[in-house]
Order: sequence, then C-alpha cells, then structure tokens
Amino acid sequence: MPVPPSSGSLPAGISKPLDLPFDPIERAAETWRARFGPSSAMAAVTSIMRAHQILLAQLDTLLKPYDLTFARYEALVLLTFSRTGALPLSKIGERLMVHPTSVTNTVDRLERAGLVRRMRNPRDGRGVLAEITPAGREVVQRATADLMAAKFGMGMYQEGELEQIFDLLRTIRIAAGDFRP
Amino acid sequence: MPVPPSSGSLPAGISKPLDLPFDPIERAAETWRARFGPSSAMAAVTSIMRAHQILLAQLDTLLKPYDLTFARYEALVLLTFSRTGALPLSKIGERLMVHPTSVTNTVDRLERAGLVRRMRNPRDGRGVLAEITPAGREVVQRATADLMAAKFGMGMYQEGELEQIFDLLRTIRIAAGDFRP
DNA sequence: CAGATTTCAGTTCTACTGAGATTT
DNA sequence: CAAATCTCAGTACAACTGAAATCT
Repeated sequence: MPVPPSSGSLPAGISKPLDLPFDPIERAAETWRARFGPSSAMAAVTSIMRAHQILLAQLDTLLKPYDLTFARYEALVLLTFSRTGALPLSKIGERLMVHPTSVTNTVDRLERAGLVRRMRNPRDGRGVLAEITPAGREVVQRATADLMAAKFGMGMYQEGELEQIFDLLRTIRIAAGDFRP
Repeated sequence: MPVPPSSGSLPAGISKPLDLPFDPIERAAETWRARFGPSSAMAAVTSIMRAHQILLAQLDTLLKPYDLTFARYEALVLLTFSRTGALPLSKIGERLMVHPTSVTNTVDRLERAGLVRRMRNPRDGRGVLAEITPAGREVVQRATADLMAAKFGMGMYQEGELEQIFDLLRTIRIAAGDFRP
C-alpha cells in the first residue's frame, strides 16, 4: 500500500499522494484562461471540491474505529448539543441540511449500533425522536477527542486562516439561503 | 415544491433553503467551544463541507441537461486540454485524483453517451486511451458556456475573494501531497 | 381533509477492496 | 518475473424520487 509523503500530520487512508511537480488546479486554470476566459471561479470551486475530498477521507479514517462516518458523527454531536439529548428527525435533517430519507438511514445505522434510540414524539404523534444513549455519548466523547487531537485535519492552518476560511465561505451559505445574516 | 429564496443567481435543485434566523455553523461552534474547546477548525471544516454540498448541487443541476455529472464534465474538459484529445485512463485518474475503478466507470458512462471512445494505447499495450469525440467536444463547449454564465455558482464573490479562497485551500492540498510547491 | 412527518422501495453516484487479465 | 494498467464483482455510502402510512 502506498504511504503518504512526509506530511506527518496526515492519517493513513488518503487518496494517495500525487506529488506532482506542479499544481494541477493552477495548471488547469491557466489552460482554462487561455481557452475559455476568466478562471478564478473555476479554480476556487475545484479547490473546494478537492479540500472536501481530502478532509472527508481523513475524518472518515479517524472515525472508522468507532464505526462512524462523518455524517453519523455530526448527527450524534447534534444530539449531545440538545438539552434533552433527543430531537425529532425532521429537526436533525434541517440542522444538518440532509434529506429526510438520509436522516432515516443515518438514524437506522446509529440505532443498530446502539448509539441512539427511537421514541415516539410525545408532543406530536406524527414525529419520531432520536435520543442519544449513554453508549452514544461515550462514543461521541472518544471520537471527538480523536478529532480534536487531529485538529480536524486542519493542523496546517493558523488560527487566523481558519477564521478567514469560515468568513469567506459564509458568503455562499448566505446566498444559498441557509440563514438570514 | 419549495422554491429557493430571493437569491436570483441560484439555479433550482438546491437542497432547499433553511432561512434560519441564525447561522447554524456559528451556533454549533459556540456550543462546541463551551463544551469541547477551540472550535475554529471545526467551523472551517463544516463550512467547507457545506460549501461543497451547495456547489455540487448547483453544478450537477446545470449539467443535468447534458446528462453529465461534475465528475464526468471534469474528465471531458481534461481531454479537451490535451494536445491529441486522448489520454491514458491512468493519467485521467491521476490528474482528477480519482480511483482507477472510478475512472473506468466514468469513461464507461461517457463512452456509452458517445462523448468519448476507448483506444488501445499504441505506446503501451497495457494501457487504454480515452479519446474525446466531436460530439464530446460540442457538449463540453455548451456545458462550459452554461457554467461560465452561472459563474460556477460563485457569482456572489469578488475576484479577489475567489483568489483568497484558492490561496487558502492550496495549503491543505500541499499538505495532502497533491504537488510539490 | 390538507399538510407534516417518517418510512420504504428503488435509482444514481462515487469510493473502495480484492481479484484477475494483459502487457512491459 | 515483478510491476503497471485496466476491468470486473461486490460493498458501502449519501442523495434523491415517488409513494405510502400515520397523525394533526
């Protein structure tokens, strides 16, 4: 199995390093500009796509020992953040911005693993609550410790850069209608 | 069907706007800080994940009329960028950073649509070339025109901001071993 | 009853593993 | 022959559509 390069902060499981002698996105952007025109939007989008791919691979690798994906981890964290440890599936989908059927699937997996349990919503018979179990809380705690130790795969950034990334990307989230600024 | 908010630059097909009265990631980050500690890495990662989701939904919607996904579109563009319009599948996977079996699948789909054709590599009998067809070139041209008109879904950003995003995310690509800076 | 919530069945897509065929 | 290249079979995952069941 190919091993990542010297970048010591990276866990295994990365798509495999290319180690090209040039930046493939930058080169594509140059060709793009000569051929089609302005390429900064294309370069930014491609960078976001690639950063997502890198991060997801790292996070999923970190979470694999807990039999969690990042999506399932996020759902668990959301539950620990609620006062009662329980939320309607609809609310989970809303906050995590995932499709209702994906929530059903995520909760299915968490329930089968004993990290969550389904309850009828006492305040709305149509609804179902997902409630985190003690086992779920323990898994979140341990997984979170691992993620924080790995700095969420962002250890190569300074504090100020992390804030810049957050600030810059808030613009597209607002434009997509995620929230009112 | 719910319709996106007033954000006129957004094509249909978006996950559906929440229009929350607060920034969900910012709120999660506040809770996170109180509970676990520093949250800027988590906020940045979550922002990248969400930006990716928004962009992919927009781009795939734009490309659907051409029966293309963004992955297939990228492969086609890469072929138009090569001198001869043909590349070994291995090279495609390397440049686009996708798994060999994914390249096989992508080329399968493009070939079935008549946008690409497979040829034996005359210079290496082990290899296979994917060569873009005239139909493929025409589809790329039209799809690209649509993407550029939509500014790749990044129309809410200034030129300088796009460059900032690119610059900031180059750091993680370098750390992942994508290329030598 | 119209609308909300959840589930189910089924499709598409990408990523990956493991194995095999072919060629260098 | 060892290594590279590609394909195939099969799995896992997330996103989605469309339809149905349940409840307000």
